[in-house]
Amino acid sequence: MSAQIQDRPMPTDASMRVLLVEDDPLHRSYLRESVRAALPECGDVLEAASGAEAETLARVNATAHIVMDLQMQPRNGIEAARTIWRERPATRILFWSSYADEAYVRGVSRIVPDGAAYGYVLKSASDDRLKLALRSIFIENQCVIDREVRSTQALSYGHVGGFTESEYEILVDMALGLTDRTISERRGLSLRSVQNRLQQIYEKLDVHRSDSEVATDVTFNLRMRAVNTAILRKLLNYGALERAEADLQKWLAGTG
Amino acid sequence: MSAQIQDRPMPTDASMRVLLVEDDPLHRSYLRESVRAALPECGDVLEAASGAEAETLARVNATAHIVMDLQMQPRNGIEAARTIWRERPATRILFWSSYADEAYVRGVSRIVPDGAAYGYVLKSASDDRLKLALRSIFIENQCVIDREVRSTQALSYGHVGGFTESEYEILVDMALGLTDRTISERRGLSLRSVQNRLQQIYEKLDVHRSDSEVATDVTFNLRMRAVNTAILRKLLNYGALERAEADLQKWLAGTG
DNA sequence: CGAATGTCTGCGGGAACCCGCAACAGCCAA
DNA sequence: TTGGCTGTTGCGGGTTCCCGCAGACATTCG
Repeated sequence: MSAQIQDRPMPTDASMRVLLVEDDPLHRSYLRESVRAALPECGDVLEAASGAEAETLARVNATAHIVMDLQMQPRNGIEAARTIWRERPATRILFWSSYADEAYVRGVSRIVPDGAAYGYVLKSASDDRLKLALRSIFIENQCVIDREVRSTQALSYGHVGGFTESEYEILVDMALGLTDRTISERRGLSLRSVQNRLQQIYEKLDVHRSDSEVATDVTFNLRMRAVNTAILRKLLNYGALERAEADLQKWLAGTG
Repeated sequence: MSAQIQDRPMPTDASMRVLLVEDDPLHRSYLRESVRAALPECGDVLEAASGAEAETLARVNATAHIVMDLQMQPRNGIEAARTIWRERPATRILFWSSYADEAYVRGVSRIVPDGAAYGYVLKSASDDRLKLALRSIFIENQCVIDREVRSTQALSYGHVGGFTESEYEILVDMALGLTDRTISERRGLSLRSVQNRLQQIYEKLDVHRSDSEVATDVTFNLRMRAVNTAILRKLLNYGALERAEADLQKWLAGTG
């Protein structure tokens, strides 16, 4: 991390450009108004309606300030942010999403480069909070994470019911439909280690062979039951599975 | 079906009330404007921000005209519509959703009562199309299904890659984490029949033991892989799993 | 009527999975 | 140094799953 952090506002030349990435026209126009109001020093406001658009727009305009929705198609916000950050790690990105699913939070914190300023604000937040976050990130270069998001983050990394990074990795592999052995090959572990990890996952998800609440000995397929409850607890969601599937395909291609 | 359909507009008394159910304030106010513009004969516009609210509001006001979002919490649009239709089957409901997932379409068409007028319009549709749908359903008592939605519907029930109702049932049970035997008990089939159904499901989802595209003999857990691709193809989504889980808990309680 | 087709069912084997037991390595604290 | 604690690996068995095979039954068609 570089030693000195600029605590003076950036030069307020009118050349500061903000890129809005949001597929819903209603939300986009609302966002546009908020940005105009919160950042009067901002000269130009660009807009994109998908992650794919965002990548090219950010590239040709060299935008350093981005507000990004997460659920989009084609290419969701996390994928777009990953490629943008790969090209220019100093870009400041404010993620603006309807949901605080752990899958999203985990996906974001996995791709943010060291020392980069970013934020995560819910769409249900108040006008003021959004504007405050815009100024904090784009002007003060500070990270802003919504309270609700923080709480799911804490619940995740605090070892209460939380998952290790490697446990989460294996949970995802399992959800992709890989066998124990394939997981072991992919992650460089022995078969038994993978199965131990699965055991821990089952325990943390409170998944048991038979339903404890009822007297009937209804048995579950633990593998599937674990993934099911992970989805219901929003540990996994569509976006996460989509990204993981893409990674899997890449790995498969490289293993030929 | 009754013989004569009223092709004159309904009596334009100002007592016609419309209930809007939508959790996003932006979308709700947009919807309010559209309803006011499209239905000037409408006297009162009620609003609810969740399925739970919608149920009580519809009950106490005896609303016969509803516009309903699908993704809400607590109680999503499908659950709310089910209880509302159970109490007053003549209610006209226009579903207004961002997505045309097969899971949603299937969930809606499963609960609509015989002869009830309903609609399914995407939020990405134009202003005019939404207004046209509002008039068609609430005034003309006609069903209006968005083109895109229809296409997924056709793809579903046409036996190309489509699933039988019973196959879909078993796919859901599998996704819930039930074992073959438990599924057989729940659905009143033999163990082997369930396994045959699973076989058909694997085939229709194009799931095979080893990845055919690459030379490596990467093996999959077919069960999980099938559910994974079903999710990626939007045959299953969070809402569907949530509803199915509730039904499962009910069944478990009744089997004690 | 006989044959063909489709669906439901039981049987059996091979593979994968669940999981207790035990051994070993690394790390930290007493 | 010693004693936990955690993470990794092998072994072995009981269970579940995947799936080919074949028989029972109903429906349809020549």
